[in-house]
Amino acid sequence: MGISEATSTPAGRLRPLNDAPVRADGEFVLYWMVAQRRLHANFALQYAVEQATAAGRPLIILEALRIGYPWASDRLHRFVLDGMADHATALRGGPVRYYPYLEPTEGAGAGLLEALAARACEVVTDDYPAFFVPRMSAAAAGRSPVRVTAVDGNGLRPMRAEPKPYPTAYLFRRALQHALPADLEAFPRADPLADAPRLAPPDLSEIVRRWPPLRDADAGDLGALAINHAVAPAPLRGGRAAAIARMCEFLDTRLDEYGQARNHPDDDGASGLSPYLHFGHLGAHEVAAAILQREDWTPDRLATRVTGAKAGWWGLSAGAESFLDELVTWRELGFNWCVHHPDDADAYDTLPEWARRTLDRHTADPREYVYDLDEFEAAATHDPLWNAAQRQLVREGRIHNYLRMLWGKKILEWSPSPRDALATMLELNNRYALDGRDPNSSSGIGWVLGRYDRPWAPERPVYGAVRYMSSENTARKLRVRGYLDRFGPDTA
DNA sequence: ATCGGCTCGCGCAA
DNA sequence: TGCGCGAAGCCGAT
Repeated sequence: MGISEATSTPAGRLRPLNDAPVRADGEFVLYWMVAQRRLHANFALQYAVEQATAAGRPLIILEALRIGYPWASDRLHRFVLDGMADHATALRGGPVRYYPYLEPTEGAGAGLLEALAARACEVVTDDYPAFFVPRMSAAAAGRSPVRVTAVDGNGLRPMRAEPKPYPTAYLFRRALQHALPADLEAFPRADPLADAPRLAPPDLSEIVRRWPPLRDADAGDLGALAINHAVAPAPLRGGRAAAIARMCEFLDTRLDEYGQARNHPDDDGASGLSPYLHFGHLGAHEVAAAILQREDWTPDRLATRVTGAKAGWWGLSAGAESFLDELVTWRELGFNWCVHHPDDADAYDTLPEWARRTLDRHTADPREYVYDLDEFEAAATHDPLWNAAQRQLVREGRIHNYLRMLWGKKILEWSPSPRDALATMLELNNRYALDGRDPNSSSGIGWVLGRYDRPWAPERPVYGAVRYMSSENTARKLRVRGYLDRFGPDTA
């Protein structure tokens, strides 16, 4: 199909998180799954299998779900638990020990990783540049007596391969077009567990007694947990089976029309894959490979010249080109941003100079409407299309991709200041969106405030030269009647 | 409803 | 130094 699997995990995806040694006399290799929650096409899992094989030790997969993280809710827990249920089924009776752990009360899970690491040869985990993951991984590595290696399984381009943050999608796309041909020859193995060591798992009964593994993730009693029950489970099921079903359905029925349909809220032409990509139930490599395979793609179809243009580089159908620009360019641009802004990815002060200047100059402009967080959350603005988008977010945990931009632009317009707008966007996105708390949350919300964009004349109140969007123009340009009906005020 | 052109600074390709 | 480019903007022609 024109892409090939790496014979071993590419070194550029490996990052040791401590100086501790690998212990040859450890009992097992531990994969601590925190972001790439899947058993296929997963570089971290692949690396853990390689290390276990080399050490002649069994592999243990720890998939944990903490309780005390910001925005923990029935919605996010349910989605992750769906994935854990699928993993329990897939690994039952196999050679790899699966250790699913649901933290029952805040802090109850403390010590579990250390207890396992104390008996391990080494620990492998996911390198994920957003939310609490970098801090958690670093802290755990500091307490581990054996080496902890973070593995980057996020995207087609290893995120640390680009040494700087890119200021525009165009320039990042051009860099990708230069680099991707080599990356396409180093895909993760589709089934890394195929040759996991078949060795008797160690006796973990002491650890199991203290930190009882989840017995049945389907039955997890969310009501008993101290998480936000006001954010209900989304109608979308999480996990591997749902992710694959959604991907196949998208490729079979909507990819061809993706370029035309994706922007029309009524057409439901979006892929709907971002929640699965966010939680790692699906890998970007898998989606890309499925598309390339469907179109019998070979590398000789690549354009001979690199221009950075949005379409035409792959030599695929228009729908595939358009979707791959989302999946690869825009998605990985977010990782590029976060990996180079480990502490301030969402800070207002990281906006481009021109955007900050123009927004600051207009901060005191009179606003026609001003709402606070509660009013936005309750979809209580004067604008029916905006309210519909907010209702979709609350009910479904997603917003149509075009309307999501409009949603943000109006929060900018109707907040007391751009900084308030930034805080409101982050809070609502991270509280309700299944795909929130992601590098793409930072880049998407930053885009609303001018990141990756250019000044656009004419200058307006509040926005200054930051690109403007309006519900009126959106309704004129796109089909939204059905969407307004679906997410109207009386359609709970 | 849909399309193309607008505009110009940027950073790399040459 | 010239060229090709642009997240979702606008407007006007069809």
